[in-house]
This record gives sequence, structure tokens and C-alpha cells, in this order.
Amino acid sequence: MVGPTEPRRLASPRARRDEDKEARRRELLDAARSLFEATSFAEVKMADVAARVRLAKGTVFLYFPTKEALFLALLDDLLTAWFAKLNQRLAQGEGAWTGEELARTVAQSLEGEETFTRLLARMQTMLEQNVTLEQTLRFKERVLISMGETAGLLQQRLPFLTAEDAGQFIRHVHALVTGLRQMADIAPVAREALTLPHMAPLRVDFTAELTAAITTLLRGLQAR
Amino acid sequence: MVGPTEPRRLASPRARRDEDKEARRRELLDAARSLFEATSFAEVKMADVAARVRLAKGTVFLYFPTKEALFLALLDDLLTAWFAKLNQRLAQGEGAWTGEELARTVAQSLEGEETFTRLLARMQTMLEQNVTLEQTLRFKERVLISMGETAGLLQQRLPFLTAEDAGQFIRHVHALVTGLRQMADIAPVAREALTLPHMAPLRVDFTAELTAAITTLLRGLQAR
DNA sequence: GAGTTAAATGACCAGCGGTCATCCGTCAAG
DNA sequence: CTTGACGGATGACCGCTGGTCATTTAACTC
Repeated sequence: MVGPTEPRRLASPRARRDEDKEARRRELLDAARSLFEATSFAEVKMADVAARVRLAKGTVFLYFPTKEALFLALLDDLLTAWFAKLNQRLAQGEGAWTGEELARTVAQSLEGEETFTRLLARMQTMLEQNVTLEQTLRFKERVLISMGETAGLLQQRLPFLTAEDAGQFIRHVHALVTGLRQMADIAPVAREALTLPHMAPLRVDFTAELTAAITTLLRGLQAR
Repeated sequence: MVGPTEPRRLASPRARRDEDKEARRRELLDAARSLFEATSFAEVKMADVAARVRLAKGTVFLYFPTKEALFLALLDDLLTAWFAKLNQRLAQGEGAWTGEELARTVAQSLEGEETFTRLLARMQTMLEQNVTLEQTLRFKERVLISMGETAGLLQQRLPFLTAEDAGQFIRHVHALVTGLRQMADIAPVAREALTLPHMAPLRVDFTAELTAAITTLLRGLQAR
């Protein structure tokens, strides 16, 4: 794998100040994201994450107690950033929107956020499996806050939406994003299978399907 | 773990006839299902599956090339059985239904099928990861067939549904089932977090939410 | 420059999915 | 009943991973 003459590792500037530790933490999150984008959660090895930041494997565990904790922290960042983006776009608009306008806004806010949605889709089944209660709580608290803002904005844009509706709508969108991302972002073998013409009914275009589903959902709420 | 006086394993009746092999295969699937029901995909060890059928670990791999293949085969069975159940109920009805009637039929057909939905929700991210193209193809072929029948029946019950609608509707329901099952069926730590009163907006009642989502979806399609 | 703190290291471990040379139950032939 | 051989069953073994911890040593203090 490596030659004996590999360039010797330069001295590692130790992170002693909290500031430096935070920077190193960020580096690790970036490395994890970059590797995850190219492969999958299972294929990202903690040793690879360490190597990418030129640290030893053991060091990574000084910053994140488990692999799942590392990726949940990454999801935490991405989720907060996405909610901020969405809420900004919702706040930009004025007056009432049609369901389709809102659906497009949501779907478009997710374009280019494949990493986020892929991680989101793995949240419950993988990321929350090997994590402390503290981290889970902090994560969910942040979600709640962003979600509350979004719910409020949704009611501004869609007058026919009750507060209860807004919460349920967000949960349903979450479910759709999770499900559709998994259906669109599949293993190579499955991708090959879906190449066959008659497999068309099983193929999923994430953005298109999500837009369609949300549009239909909102039309259904309005038609009530 | 075990005493030295454990009851010695009785002679293993070797499966020589195809019939016996099929029976053993079924035993392994049952064992996997039983263990999965009590824990999770990651927690089910191939050695445990073997032990439950009183076979050596290596023997399991004579019947299924990988752990994922074993569980995908299990999902295959459960999916076929569920489609049969749903299609039967759809065929029983006569004339046109309301969207809510259909939503309830679908949601009710999934009650008591937690094992199936839990596996379905893990299909793309775990089960199709380490499996041959052949198995994937056979699986998807069977899905296509059942799905086609369901699509036809849906159009009978819901006259406002075009053929294209029916296919998309099924994909959306699949996405919802996948997403909602993951949100409802969470890790112990996450479950504890959601116990807190203010976490209510993050709690998910699978059947209730699925019924609501499908009802809304169909109302939206009809209102078009 | 000596002493102190704690970040970084990497050899190490346990546990898993998966392999394969070997063993031996089963049955057919004589 | 004996014998031979087919192939199902076995379990020691392997590679690899996430995670640990005694030890090293960079960086700061006085």
C-alpha cells in the first residue's frame, strides 16, 4: 500500500487552545464529509478520516467518541445550515404562495444538498445507534428550534395551514426526503438493475418526485 | 457463557434432497426474522442465526452468500406476502372508494407488519449493498409484478387515477413507509430523548401518520 | 533549561463477516 | 453387511474494523 520512503509526517502542531481544538474538529468533520461524498457511511474508515488530516487514528477518538458521533455532528451542521437556507427563502417571499411554489422552494433548497439528505436518510438507522443521550438531545433540541421557525413561516405562506398541520407537514416531508433519497441513491448493483428498460417504474428522480409529492400533499391540505 | 455440560448437539440430519434444503433455508429465514424482530439488523450475528437452527456458522453461508443476501431474501418473502394481502383487500372492494378509505386499507394492511416495514426501510441502505446482481434482479422483478397488480387495482378503486399517477403514488407510499418507519422505530437513546414533553413534534405514530399522509396525497390527486 | 501538562501516537484488542481444508453422515452398489 | 464416494456440515482461521490506553513528546511555564 505504501512505500518505505513515504514522506515523513511533519511535526503535528498540537491543538492546545480551545480555538485550535475547534479548528481541528472542523477539519475532521470536513474530512468525514469529503470521504462520505465519495463513498458511503460504511466505506468511510476512521483511519482514513485520520489520515486525511494527517493524524493518527486514535486522535480522532479524542474529538469524537464514536464513528456515529462524528457523522451525527456532521449532520447536525448540515441540518442547521439547510434549515437556515430554507427559512431565509421562506422569509424572503411575501403574502400567500401556491402549494406548488412552496413545493418548488423546498425541493430547490435541497438541490446540491445531496450529502445532507443522504446523511439525513441514515440518521435513525445508523447515526443515532452508537451515540450518547447528551449528543442526541442537543441535536434534537436544535432541530426543534429550526423546525419551529419553519412551521411559523409555512403558516405565513400558506394561510390554510393550521399549526398542527405545519408540524405534521414537516414530518411528512422529512419522511419523503428520507425515503426518496434512499430510493434515488442506491448501491451500484441496484443501479445496474434499474438500467433495464422495464425497471422504469422503480426509478426515482429525487427532486422531481419530491416536488410532485409535496405539491400533491399541499393541494390535499388546501382542498380539505 | 455456557457450562461444560451443555447438552451435546444431536446428529445433524443432513439436507440432501432439494426439499430438505428448501426447508433448512426456511428455517434460517425464520431464525433471522425472529432475531431481527428482537433487535436490529446490525445486532443480528450470523453466528446467532446459525446457533438458533443448531448449525455451524459456516453452514449458513452454504445457503446465503452474505448476511445481506439472507435478509434481502427475507424481505423478498415478506414483501410478496404483503402485496398479496393488500391486493386481496383491494380486489375485495367494489366500485369507487374515497381516498380515506383507501388510505386506511393501506395503513391497516401494514399493521402487524412491523418486521416487513423495518426491513423495507433498510433495503437500499443496507440489504442491497452486498448482494449479487442476480438476486437484486430477481427481487426487483417480483416487486414489479406485484406493483403492477396493485397499480391496476388502485385505478379500479380510484377512478381519478391515471396509470402514471398510480405508479408515482406507489413510489410515494414506499418513500413514506420507509421514512415514517425509520422515524417511528428508533434507537433506545433517541426514544428516551423523545420522552421529554417538548419533543412531541418529533414523535411519530407510524399508522396514524401514514394514514394521514396517504389521505392527503389522494385528496390532492383528486382535487387536481 | 528543567519541569509539567496533556495532545498525539500506534500497538493492541475484541468482535464481526466470510473462507476452506477437513470430517463424516448418507446412500447406492456389490 | 461392507465399501466407496458424494457432498453437506464443521469450526479453526483470516482480514478488517471500531475502539482503547500506556507511552511518547510537543508546547508552555517559571
